[in-house]
Amino acid sequence: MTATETAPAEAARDFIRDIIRADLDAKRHKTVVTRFPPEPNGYLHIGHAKSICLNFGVAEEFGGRCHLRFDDTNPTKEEQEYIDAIERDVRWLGFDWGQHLYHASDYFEQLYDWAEHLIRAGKAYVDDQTQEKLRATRGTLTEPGKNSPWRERNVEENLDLFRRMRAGEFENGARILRAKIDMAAGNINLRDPALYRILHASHPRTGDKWCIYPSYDFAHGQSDAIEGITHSICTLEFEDHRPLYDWLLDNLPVPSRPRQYEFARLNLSYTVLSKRVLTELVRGGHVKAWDDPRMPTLAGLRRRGVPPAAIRDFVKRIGVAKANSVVDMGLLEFSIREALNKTAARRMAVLRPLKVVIENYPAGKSEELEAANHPDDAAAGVRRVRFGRELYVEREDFMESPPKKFFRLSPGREVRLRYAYFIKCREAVKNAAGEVIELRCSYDPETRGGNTPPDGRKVQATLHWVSAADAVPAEVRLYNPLFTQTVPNAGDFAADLNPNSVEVLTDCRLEPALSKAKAGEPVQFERQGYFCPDPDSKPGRLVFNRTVGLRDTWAKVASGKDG
RNA sequence: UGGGGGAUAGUUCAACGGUAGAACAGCGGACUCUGACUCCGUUAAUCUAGGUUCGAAUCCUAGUCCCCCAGCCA
Repeated sequence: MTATETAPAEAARDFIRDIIRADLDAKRHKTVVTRFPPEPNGYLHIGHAKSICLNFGVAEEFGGRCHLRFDDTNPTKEEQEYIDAIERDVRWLGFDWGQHLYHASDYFEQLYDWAEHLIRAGKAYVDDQTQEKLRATRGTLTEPGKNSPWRERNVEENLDLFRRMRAGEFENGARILRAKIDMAAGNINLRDPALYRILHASHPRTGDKWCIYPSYDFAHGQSDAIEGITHSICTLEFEDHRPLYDWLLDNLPVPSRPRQYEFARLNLSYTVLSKRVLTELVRGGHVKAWDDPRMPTLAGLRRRGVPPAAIRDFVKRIGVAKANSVVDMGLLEFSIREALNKTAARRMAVLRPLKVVIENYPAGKSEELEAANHPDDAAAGVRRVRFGRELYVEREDFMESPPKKFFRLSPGREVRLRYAYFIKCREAVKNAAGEVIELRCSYDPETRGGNTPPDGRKVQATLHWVSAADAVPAEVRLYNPLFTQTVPNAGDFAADLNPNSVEVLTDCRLEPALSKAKAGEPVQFERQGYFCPDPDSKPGRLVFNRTVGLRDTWAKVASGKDG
């Protein structure tokens, strides 16, 4: 605990950790054991990251361990692709389950035995009613359900039927094994819940060995008990499953007694964290794939250039509680900038090029200038950038008739080109349509390296630029929120989709050093944001993703109170 | 009109009967070869009504509002 003493401010504090601390203090457990239990029916998203960081984080902090356990009890929805993706994403996020990789399907035989145990104890029965009948007799939120006519079947008959279910004698849905609890319970989960259903489906791991599969409720708690989980942490919607979780553990000869605790799942503004909706986005072609950079999936965030440390930092900032809430996307962006600012190399890239001709710079001449790779980290070194008579600057860095607070280029205005020279705009050349297509400027040789000239005159802006002669062309993809609403309507999400969630710029010009950027390696395009090469990049056709823009005070001023 | 949860600055989370605090956002300023970063300052909250107490966000009572549950999904 020296670590917590040296860095007390870092000690995470929330009701889950309070419970664990108290349990440990009371010696209820020798070590804490948690688990992250995804169902392999989709990709992990940032909401899962909250759970992963909580479960693995708690284990780490208290010197325990965390298992990765696939909750693979429904072969009709689960796929190997998802299993692989989940393992990859958890590792990428920075967590390691060591030898503790498990599957609920590892316990199918034991679970089956426990089902027979319940039957023998007169606490479970095979019900022959149809699904419709079951629904009709379950009662409603305010009315109790009705007992099944098969509820009092004797043990032998139940055992025989259940074994024949396993043997494959019946069709899907023909029969079901139910717990015998209380059809009048206010908690609907206690109204003789399903324990096993017939599913003639091939399982990613057990193949065709089984044609009956345990329900979530019958698998989860017992799996926890088998693995010696001490704290089974899940989301709020499982709160009213807890009595069933406890009932099962209390009525079965399980090897340990875990406890379930629930916390509020993450909601993020302007996106959706629902596997159902995310799956539909992919299948419906609203995004390119699970790893589309617009997706809140870990795969999508990774492709977009978000470092795992940023996600961990974000999760730390949002805390853990029981109140439903919607976290501002801006907070995630803050964590991303915070992480990237420290590490990303600085480069210059012009996204929407506007040609500049330096009239007093000799044609045919060029020179190399030194540029820092990171302004706050000399160890990051320098690179050389070529300067010449023809350059490109950002279109939006020029305005013919600028508003009061616009500091950049306009006719007669002088600015600094980063690491290069002061230039002064003499004239804007227009095409027949009246659009500015070129700037005629002059430079001051005494400002080389971007330094202040001997006469001490200052400029109000420093612009990024690239030399026209050796800039490399590239495509840059800018991303905006996937949805237009803070809280999209999950029921009819299509109506809330942002039609401008991606903007593809195909005529960008990058400084040559960028052609050596490695996939996934973050860089800052100065004055613009953080970017990273996309896997779509090919030799001669670079593609960059904008991870997140820089904080832009000017944009706020410009949109707020216009000129 | 059933059962289970939850309400604290704009947002998210603290405060565990003893001065309501942080982060993000906002606003103002300093610095600046990125209108970035950094730094300084600042605005801003206990769902309501009663009660207990020297003292209540916290305990009690009664309300209000929000979320979840009627899969052989998890």
